[in-house]
Amino acid sequence: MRKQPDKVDIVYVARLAGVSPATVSRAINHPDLVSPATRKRIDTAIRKSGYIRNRAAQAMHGKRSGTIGLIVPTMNYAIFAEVVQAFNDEISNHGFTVLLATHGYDLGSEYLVIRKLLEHRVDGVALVGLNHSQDSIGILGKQRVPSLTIWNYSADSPISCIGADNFEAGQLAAQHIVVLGHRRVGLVFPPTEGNDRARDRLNAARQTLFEAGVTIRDEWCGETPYSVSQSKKICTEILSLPRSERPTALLCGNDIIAQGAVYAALRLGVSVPQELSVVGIGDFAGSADMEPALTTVRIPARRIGTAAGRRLVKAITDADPDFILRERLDVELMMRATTAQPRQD
Amino acid sequence: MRKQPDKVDIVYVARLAGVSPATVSRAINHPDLVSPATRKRIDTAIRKSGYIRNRAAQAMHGKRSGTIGLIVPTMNYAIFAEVVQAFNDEISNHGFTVLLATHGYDLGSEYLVIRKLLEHRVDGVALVGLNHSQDSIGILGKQRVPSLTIWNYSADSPISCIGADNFEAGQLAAQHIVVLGHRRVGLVFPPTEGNDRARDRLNAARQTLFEAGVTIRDEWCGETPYSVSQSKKICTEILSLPRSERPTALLCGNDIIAQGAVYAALRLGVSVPQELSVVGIGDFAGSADMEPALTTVRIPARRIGTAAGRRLVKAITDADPDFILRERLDVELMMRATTAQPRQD
DNA sequence: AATAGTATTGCAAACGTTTTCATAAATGGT
DNA sequence: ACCATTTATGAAAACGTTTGCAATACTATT
Repeated sequence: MRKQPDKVDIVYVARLAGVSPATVSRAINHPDLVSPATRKRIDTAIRKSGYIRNRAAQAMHGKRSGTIGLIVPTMNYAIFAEVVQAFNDEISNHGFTVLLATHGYDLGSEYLVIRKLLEHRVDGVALVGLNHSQDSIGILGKQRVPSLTIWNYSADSPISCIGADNFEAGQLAAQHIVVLGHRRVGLVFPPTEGNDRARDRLNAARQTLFEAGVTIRDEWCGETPYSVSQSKKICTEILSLPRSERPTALLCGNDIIAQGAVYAALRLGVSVPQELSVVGIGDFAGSADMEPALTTVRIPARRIGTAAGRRLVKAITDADPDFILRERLDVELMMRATTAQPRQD
Repeated sequence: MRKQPDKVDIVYVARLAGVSPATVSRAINHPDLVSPATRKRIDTAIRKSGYIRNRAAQAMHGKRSGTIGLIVPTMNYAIFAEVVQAFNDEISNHGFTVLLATHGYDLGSEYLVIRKLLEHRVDGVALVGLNHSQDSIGILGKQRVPSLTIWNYSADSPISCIGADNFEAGQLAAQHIVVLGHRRVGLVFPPTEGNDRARDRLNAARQTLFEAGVTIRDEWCGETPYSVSQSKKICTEILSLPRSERPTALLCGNDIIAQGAVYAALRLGVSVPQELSVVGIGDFAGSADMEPALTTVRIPARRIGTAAGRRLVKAITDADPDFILRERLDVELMMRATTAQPRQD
């Protein structure tokens, strides 16, 4: 075994190859600028020494850090796992790495994690939703780092966004219920505080149902976090009303909640969809496969993640921090087995 | 509005506060070394200028980068979402940030992402499973970065590990089936190539069942990736056998597969657990809440993620790259509603 | 009031790379 | 064989921090 150098940096490699550090740097970053012969010597020197270039040092030169910050509310419940995966896949293909952070639906700590990512000199930032503190938006603008909100689309967003129109999603779900002929509908949603996705969906649902003259009684509605078990609990209460007092359909804020609703019904022996229709929003992995398969409005998570990654990479490589774009991806009603016309009696 | 400086770095802040850059640095990193008066001046200068310190520059000084690499096979299917979340929470509390990477169950690309993380000079690395290429282990050792494998425990692992004993998990699941009195058992597992978790579970199950004299017919067994729909498909085939030719129990490689099995049975009108028992491994979010609730072996994902984060941070702050520890977290059988004694006929 | 010690600050080198500029060598056209 | 390009390389400055060392200004002790 040759003696191990205590540190193997670019000058060590250079000495090994009998060239200057500058040439090594060029051989790595602009191979066409160095002669084939030396390039080869350098390559073997790199391999022999086990050299790994130091991106921190690169980044100091105003070169890119090669990282992109991704901030999601939470990784629990798998809601955002799919979009994270797609985003990661896309930017990895372009040589970037994800710097991940979560804030637990707290706008204040979102600001803090943004700062943390900026300390690492991320080349770009993606956030979830359109609801952010003034400080957060401000600091991103001031640092001039390309940023993008995902998941939600809004025509008048002050910052670039790629996502679905959650209002439309709520509308679609509600219309489906209305068209089927339901007149007694319950709404089960998460808290809308700091969650614009949920708020838009809920507003849309209320409005659509109201315009159709559909009854919404308070005792048919519930609020629950994104959790199958919590949703199951609250829906069990709703469905425990005597048959004639029950809603014939439950419109849920997302698929997790809808799954809880279906399980609650199954548990109580309320047949789905004969006695109760359930519709979700999201179309998470698993919703199509459950039994009965969940009717829901598809939010194209993968496509959102991929598109967001692509646009952010483009903004970075074009060196255009002021880019602004708003891309709206279509939502789609997935009619499956948990909805039907209300029983006539 | 005051004129915006084109770049606000530590020397800009220093000038603003009327001190030297060195003092600013100290005010940030060793506040006790600078007098209260100047500290205050510097603080306001920092706030006024909107200074954000550059960790890339810090990292160049041999200081830590403040990032920890986390490499998971995939973020799909939410399998690893929980452990990622717990890990992230833990290290965030200590000022570190997660640098995330995935390799899609491919050992070769795992090596590549390890290299990529090392270029970013991560202060530590966590990987999933014990199955890694020689190159991967080698480069981590050579770079002397604290590393840790999670999810899997093995007494003779060459590298530190924190996790559950997957062999034990398989045993527990199989024993449960045996004790209930099943004699006709099918196994539905993912491909074991490059997935030591699955391999250990499968080996344990086979061995335990064999020792109990339980029949395993090839036509009762299936291989499927981690996907509810794929699992549902293959289980539908198995369960379509005439009643007398069917297994009375299905032991599944993880909860995703088990969910598919349950849905397949529901679909075909095979009642669970009366006609068919199903047991999973993992206890993912949702398994407890589905209807019927899934009997499974709990792998404590949250605790694994938290423990891994804690130990890695400790190894980093103690500057002990050669630390080696093996921590085994207990698995536990969660008896719920998908298993019962086989029907006597 | 002189001394020793301590608290506070600044200077300058160092970290590992990239890039500009300059130089030297090679090439090509006459 | 000479000059004008072009190609290949190196020297050195720069990036934004941290830190060892030295210098200065205090404080307490005699």
